[in-house]
Amino acid sequence: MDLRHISFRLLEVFMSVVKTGSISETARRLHLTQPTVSLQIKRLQEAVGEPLLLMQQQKLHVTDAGLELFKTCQQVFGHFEDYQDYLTELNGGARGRCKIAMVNTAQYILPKLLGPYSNLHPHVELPLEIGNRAEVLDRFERGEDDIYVFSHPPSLEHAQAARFLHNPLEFIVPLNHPLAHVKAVKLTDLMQYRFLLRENGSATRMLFESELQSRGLVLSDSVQMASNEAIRVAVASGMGIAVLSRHVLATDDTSFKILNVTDTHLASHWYFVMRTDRHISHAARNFLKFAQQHVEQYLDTQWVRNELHNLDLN
Amino acid sequence: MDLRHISFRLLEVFMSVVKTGSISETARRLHLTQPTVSLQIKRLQEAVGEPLLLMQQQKLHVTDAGLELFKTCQQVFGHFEDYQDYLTELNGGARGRCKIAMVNTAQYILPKLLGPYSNLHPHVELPLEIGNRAEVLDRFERGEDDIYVFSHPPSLEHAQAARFLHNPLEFIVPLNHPLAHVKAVKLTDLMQYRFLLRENGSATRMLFESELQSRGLVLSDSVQMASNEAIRVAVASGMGIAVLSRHVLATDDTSFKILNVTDTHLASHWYFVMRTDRHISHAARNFLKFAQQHVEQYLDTQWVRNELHNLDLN
DNA sequence: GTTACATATAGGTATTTATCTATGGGTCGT
DNA sequence: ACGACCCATAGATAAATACCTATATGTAAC
Repeated sequence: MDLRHISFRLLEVFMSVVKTGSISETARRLHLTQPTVSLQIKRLQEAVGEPLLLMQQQKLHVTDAGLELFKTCQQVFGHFEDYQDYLTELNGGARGRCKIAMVNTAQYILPKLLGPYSNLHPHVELPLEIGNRAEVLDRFERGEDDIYVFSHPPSLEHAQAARFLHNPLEFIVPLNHPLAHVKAVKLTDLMQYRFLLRENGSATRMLFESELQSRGLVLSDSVQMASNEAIRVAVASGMGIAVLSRHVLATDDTSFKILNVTDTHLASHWYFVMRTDRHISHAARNFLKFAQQHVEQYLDTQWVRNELHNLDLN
Repeated sequence: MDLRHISFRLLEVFMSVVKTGSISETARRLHLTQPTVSLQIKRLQEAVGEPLLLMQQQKLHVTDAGLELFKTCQQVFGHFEDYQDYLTELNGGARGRCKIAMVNTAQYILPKLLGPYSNLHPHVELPLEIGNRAEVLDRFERGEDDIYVFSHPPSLEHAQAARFLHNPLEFIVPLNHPLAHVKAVKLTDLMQYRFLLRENGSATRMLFESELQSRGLVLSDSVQMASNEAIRVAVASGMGIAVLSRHVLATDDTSFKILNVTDTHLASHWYFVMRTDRHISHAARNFLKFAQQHVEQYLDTQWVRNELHNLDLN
């Protein structure tokens, strides 16, 4: 038996012949001519090396081998139908995987979208990678994930990006800090204090430092800390002051004070980024469509900047 | 997903690529060139409408859809392997059906071959048809069976036949018959008695009547009876005398007497007949091969005339 | 920077396939 | 005996397939 050159079409035709018990009838149903079907069957028989259908007393008679092949085909098509179903679910976004890599700060906001999405599509795997900007950039370069979340998207040559959320930065000080109760301060007023900063390359730090540089300011003292959490706690306990994304700060957190810096409004935006030169899973596209429709619903409307319609999700 | 034009070869290639994780390696193993494999995969992906393999960081990475397809293929090939096994058994004669139609008298001898054969191949179905000559001839004309057993084979235009057993006819009389103890009789001596005959068309009767005709003899009285059994019993009970195949008469049956007719030796042969213009099942060919090798073993050697080697069983 | 591999693409060709139309031959019912 | 059907075969053709060689491109290792 040599199946190499047997196509599924051929098996379909064969099955139809077995079912209808007639070559002509099959030809009619499949919009073929009778000789075509006749020939197909012949080819199949040659491939199998065994008679499958015989003419006996003017009636088409299915051989034992033919019947067995028919059963086999039924099984096989069953499996492919299952696979088809699987693909449908995959395409419907109901199944599959959506790998997202995000920078540290994003972990405070993205779950608000991921939670509802995951409830809607419980069969979609959502492996999340969280790292600092450099790490996520690395993953982006290698195309390890479907979606990346940056506040400063990288070169857009092989990628498309769209923002969805405003990311205002706030200056926070300990409750007992000299400036804690000052109604309005200026950026220069802060330079004398020790700043707690994220590592180099962090988007927040980059934004802050570029602001300082453009205004010719220099920090008198700074300490580098590994995470936003660590910084927040350190500020609360009086170790220094810091610039942090608004989203990192719970609105009801009273362990520190947010300054009103009148001459400085640092802010960036959160972007969803996807590579255009890589395959993006259906689940991922589906998640972005979901986000496009629901950011306003699940994220603080005050900060939403929904430009996700700019993404080409097809 | 459009599988119509997907051949099994393509799936084989795909599976190999998934297994080896390399297009080049697959090419080497399947004695193809790398571009060929590359192209095949591309075609498959187009057919499925879904990426199956991706290049990620210089490594081939199997998509979820690809993995699922791989599993599907494994199942499918499994089914076809099962089918292959089935065919092998079928071809080996270990499975299948061997339909035999035989004339009445043959039922006394054929079981001696069928029994051992059936023990050897318990999965072979052996539907037997037993009828008078006319009925079996009818089945032969329509090609309803794989093998026919005749003592006078029909026209050989679309058939081949070979004899395997001598079929001597004997004259039997009741124990109390005037001739029962006569050492040697002649055919003419019998004409005055009532003959019990099978129906017209029976091979035994045909043979007997043609002998009578060629010698210008006529029966004075005859009664037609439906079966050899009936005739045998009727003779035993004194209803008349008869000509019967030697094989119908058990050697130890003392309820009648076999005459020694010195001037007449009626005999025919049993033939296996098969049509050459019809498909003959492997099981049937296999049975004939078996018969060819074992008639001497299972049938009374005294009567065996094994010419089955004349059959073309391929 | 060169070598060694990996994959992808372009271009070419012989073979196979999927079809068709036309035709021949058998069976059945009227 | 004549359509009406059925299947088989022959002959033709456009399309698809299965391959190849040559070449480009991108990493990894030396």
